[in-house]
Amino acid sequence: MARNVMDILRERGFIKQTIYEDELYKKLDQESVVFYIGFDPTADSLHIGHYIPIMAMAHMQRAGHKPIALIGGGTAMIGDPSGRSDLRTMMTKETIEHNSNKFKVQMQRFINFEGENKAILLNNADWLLNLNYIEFIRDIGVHFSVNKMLTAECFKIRMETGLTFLEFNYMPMQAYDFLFLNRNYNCSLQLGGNDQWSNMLAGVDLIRRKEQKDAFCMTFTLLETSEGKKMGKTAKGALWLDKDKTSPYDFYQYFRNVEDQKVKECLCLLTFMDMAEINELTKYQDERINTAKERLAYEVTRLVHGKEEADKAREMALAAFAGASDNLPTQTVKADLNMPVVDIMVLAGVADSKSQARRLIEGGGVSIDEAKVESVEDLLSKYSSSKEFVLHKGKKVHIKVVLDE
RNA sequence: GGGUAGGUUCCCGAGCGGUCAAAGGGAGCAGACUGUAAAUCUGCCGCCUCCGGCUUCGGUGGUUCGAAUCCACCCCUGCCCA
Repeated sequence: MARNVMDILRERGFIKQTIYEDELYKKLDQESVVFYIGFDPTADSLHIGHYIPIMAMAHMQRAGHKPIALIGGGTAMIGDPSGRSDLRTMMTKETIEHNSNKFKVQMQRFINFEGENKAILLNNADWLLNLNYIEFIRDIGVHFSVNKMLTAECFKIRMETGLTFLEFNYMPMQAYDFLFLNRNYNCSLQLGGNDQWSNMLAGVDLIRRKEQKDAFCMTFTLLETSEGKKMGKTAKGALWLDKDKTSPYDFYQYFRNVEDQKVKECLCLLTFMDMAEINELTKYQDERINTAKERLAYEVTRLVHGKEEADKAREMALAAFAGASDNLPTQTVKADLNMPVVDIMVLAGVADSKSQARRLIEGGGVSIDEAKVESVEDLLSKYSSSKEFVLHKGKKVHIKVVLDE
């Protein structure tokens, strides 16, 4: 085995907290460790928030360790109280199943589900759903001190706003997952986001008590904007890894537009690029940092959507920001030249409603080809006499519109 | 179960019979400045057939010329007591 993964993860800035750090380091040096990360199947696609854990999994796998991606089909029926101020909506079995299948497809780009230390995908519904209540509280429940649980960060916040017994059970359940995986798959390490820390500790504790075996956990940093907000929020909601939910172009643009200060962090966490190369790319503080942004956007898009889509996205970006209109994202719209610009904007998806389109025009943010749209009343024919034209919204949205009458 | 404080537009949070589509902040979008960055300043920020109209303030029914604001019942949440 080459370098210890922990060194790699540390160097790239993944690690936030680790339990028994030195012991874990040694263990990772000596053997192929089975580890797991849990994913809540709350949507039918992974989003950028899952990206870091997945990258970490990939790094781990490359270093010879064995990943288990655990879909929280059972725990999703309860809802994790950590980091939420409200009760999560419960989900049906069918949607959970559907979602986890989608997850697997997306994960395949990063981790291998075949080969020597292949990853496996499990669903905790398979064991949690059959649990017998009395047995569970006798076997597992005894090991949990309510007093201690209440001091956990994830419950503390909820003590203010209200916490149901249902949610209170999330921690023991997740701990039980770890125990189950430890017993059946020899899994001894759990990774995850920092919001999972208390849940993970609970699992480590439980394994030590029930099995008298060592178990470990480690959490990762969260990508945040410089203001401390979770990164990955866009106008349309989360930044999804599914190309039908977030187009590769929008995905590309998101990273093309990250703040200067975050470029390096993103490169380290979200790509496999060599550290030396990253350092070289990010050594400038002025507009030359844009080169790094382009690279970042391209690399990340390529990892998520493949080379072809990444190339396309890059070309579109070039077209949109460097003039040419050939490679622009194109929208075919059922309309004719005599329609008001406002309607075209809605049809082309540039505005959510006519009112919004009107406001954009009033604010001077809309132009067609090179002419600014002056009035809300204007018809398309005033600006274009052809069935193809470029519609600009602000500085960043440029779409080629083709009329289909 | 009893007492008590609440449920307001994407989020936080004012409003407490007309002047309320509803203060303020955040997020978001657009304009200026720039480097497709940040910061800053400005405008917009329920929907429409847009000088007007329509639908919103937990739900349902009332009172009133008129309700987010008053009344009744119901649902949900916090806190205190059991």
